[in-house]
Amino acid sequence: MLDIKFIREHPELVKDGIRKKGAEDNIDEVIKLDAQRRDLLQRVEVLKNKRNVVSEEIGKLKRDKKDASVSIAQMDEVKIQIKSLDDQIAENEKNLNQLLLTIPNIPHPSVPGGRMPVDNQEIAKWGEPPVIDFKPKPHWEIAQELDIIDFERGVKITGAGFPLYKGKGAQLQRALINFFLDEALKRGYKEVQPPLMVNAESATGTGQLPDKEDLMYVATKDDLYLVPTAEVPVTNIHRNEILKEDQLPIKYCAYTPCFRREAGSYGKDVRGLNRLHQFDKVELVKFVHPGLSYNELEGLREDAELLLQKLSLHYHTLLMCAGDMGFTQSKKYDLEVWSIGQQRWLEVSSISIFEAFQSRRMNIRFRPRGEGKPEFVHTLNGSGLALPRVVAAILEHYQTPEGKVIVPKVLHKYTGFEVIG
RNA sequence: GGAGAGGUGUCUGAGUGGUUGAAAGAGCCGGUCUCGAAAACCGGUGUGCUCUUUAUGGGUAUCCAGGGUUCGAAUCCCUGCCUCUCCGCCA
Repeated sequence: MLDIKFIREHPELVKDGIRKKGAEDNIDEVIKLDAQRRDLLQRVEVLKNKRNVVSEEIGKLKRDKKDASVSIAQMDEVKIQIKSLDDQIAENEKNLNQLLLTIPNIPHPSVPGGRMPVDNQEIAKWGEPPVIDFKPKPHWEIAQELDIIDFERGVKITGAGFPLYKGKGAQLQRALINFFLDEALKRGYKEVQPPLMVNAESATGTGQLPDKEDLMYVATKDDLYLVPTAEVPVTNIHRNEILKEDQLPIKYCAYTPCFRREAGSYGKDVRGLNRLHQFDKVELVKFVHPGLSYNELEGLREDAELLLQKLSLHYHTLLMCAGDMGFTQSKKYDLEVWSIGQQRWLEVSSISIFEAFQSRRMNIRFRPRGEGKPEFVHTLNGSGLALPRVVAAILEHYQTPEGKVIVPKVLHKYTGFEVIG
């Protein structure tokens, strides 16, 4: 969430930022509640001070075996007033907090305006589409012919969007996961294996709750949520902690399955591996010093891009416009890999900075060296990478006229085979 | 699943209704000493909110969380969460 003091002092700036994201702003209501809250606080604190002072006097009287009944009687009214004001404050803070949790992060000045995909800026392009003299097939045809991904049986077992990987398909997945993790380790990330279910507090911390609950699978009996991304459990590792400045930056990588309900799409968008309810991903998460966070964003983008480069896949990098960013982000890059079989770009990584938006929700701070109050860290994360569309791109990019698939060289030591089919 | 014990500051750990924001020790910061370091000694050292004449300022809250009793709660009561020990079950 945003800093209430910042909202109080820069209401127009915040309203403008929210508008750029295409969201509705209720800043006036926030400011009204905030003013009300501070007024109530002042009034109750005067009374509480009186209570403390008089109680101490009563204590002294009792110790001296003197009569304290006058002072005690005097507190009756004060007690009632405190109770009443405390109730009002609790109500006010509940409303204010609910409101603050639904206010999106505002975009960084370097983020382009606009709401539509065409407003995203292509800032880099790497590699070339493969040169082939036959008609490339989409990955779902290749996968079916090679019998490495079984969509039908996935439907039988669970439902649409839950593919069954088989044989070299399963092995390719495992190879990619290991490759991604190893590369992250080389780049200084520490590997973690987080829980795959999280509680409501964690989901609120990263911004999935309160109002994006429909994106997640919920175990209602235990009030737990299946992780939609490792971002949620990994960023929550340091919830309610004060870190030492020397510890920063903290860099984690984690492989997890991801579960997303994502209702609504159809047709070519959800064909094959394009959009799934369960998929694998290696996620990179950073906790950094606020002064360095935008440099760290570029570093994170490079970490992710390097993976596509090593796989020799053609991709481009987009700087996302304000309206195409999520609720929590202040700046975001997307990496899209070229799908030659579908003749379209597929998003395989999303690299974002949240500034203190998440850390304020989660209360993650660091203590500056020497003197100084704790400050909120900045959090970032990026996919490094999401598997299914990378698999799709590999199958299509490396297909041969005979219907086989050449495994990218960098994966050989992980797969143990060089050709599928 | 059954029985018991317990959750105090960065850590260890006192404290069972009235100068307790909280003893003591450790750690950390500053200083003295030293060529320097260690040791020793001296001083300081939580966090949130809020007010103002923004200051080595005032108030308030905070001893797992949420309620309650009381003039007054770390201390008493209730609920929840978590940890530990024993038994049972188990990959």
